[in-house]
Amino acid sequence: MCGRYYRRSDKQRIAEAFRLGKLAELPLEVAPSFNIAPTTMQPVIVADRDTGERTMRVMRWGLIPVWAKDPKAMGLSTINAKAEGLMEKPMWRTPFKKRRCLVPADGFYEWKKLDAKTKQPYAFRLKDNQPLAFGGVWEHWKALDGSLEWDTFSIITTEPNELTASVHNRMPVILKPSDYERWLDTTDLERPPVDLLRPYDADLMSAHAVDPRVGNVRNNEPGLCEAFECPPNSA
DNA sequence: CCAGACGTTGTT
DNA sequence: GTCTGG
DNA sequence: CCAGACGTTGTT
DNA sequence: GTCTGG
Repeated sequence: MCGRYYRRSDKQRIAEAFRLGKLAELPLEVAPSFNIAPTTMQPVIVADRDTGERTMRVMRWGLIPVWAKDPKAMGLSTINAKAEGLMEKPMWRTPFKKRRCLVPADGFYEWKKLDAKTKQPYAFRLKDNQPLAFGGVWEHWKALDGSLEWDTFSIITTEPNELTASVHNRMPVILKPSDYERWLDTTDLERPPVDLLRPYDADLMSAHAVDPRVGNVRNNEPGLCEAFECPPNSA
């Protein structure tokens, strides 16, 4: 799973990390966020199908299928797409072949269930503290009456690596910079990059417990993704 | 052919 | 839109 | 993903 | 318990 993540990069830094041209033409302002939740508007990277030029676009997290009449109908079930079913399931097949994107981030949060009442959030990121990219797919949705139009995206999940498995049973697909080009190139519909749908190398990642205040989406400060000393048990 | 479903995660 | 089931 | 709300009627 | 909002 991947239901919350963080991104330290602003628009300028995203443009550098993903080698975007024409920074001035990029949409809106993009501020860092340390508590990114589903249904919010977030920057993603796509490539022009003809020229291959990379651009940033702002989309809603939580993919709405083209056929959905009610944008709320899918609920939370489309914030993630299981890598195992991308080529088989009708809902994901076309987006995966024709509309892949990179989701700029620095890391993600997972909650570990300690007991029936207690859970502890953890932050995961790269050991070298570099920005990273989740593998994503996107879709364009338009209301039947044409009153609403949205681009929406979903983050692909896969089996956990050794590090994330200690907290949860899924993790987002993370792509290496050397794979960005092939991921974004959607011209070859016969050979989508299924080989990139695998857990990231656990040795290159770090994990640490963070402040449980990250659970509330209203909290959003840099400290949320930093290591947090749990208060000693008073028992 | 048409009708109907189409999704993930976690929890029970 | 696209796939499955009947 | 988690947090927080979840309701009606009448009066101001 | 279940739905909505972020």
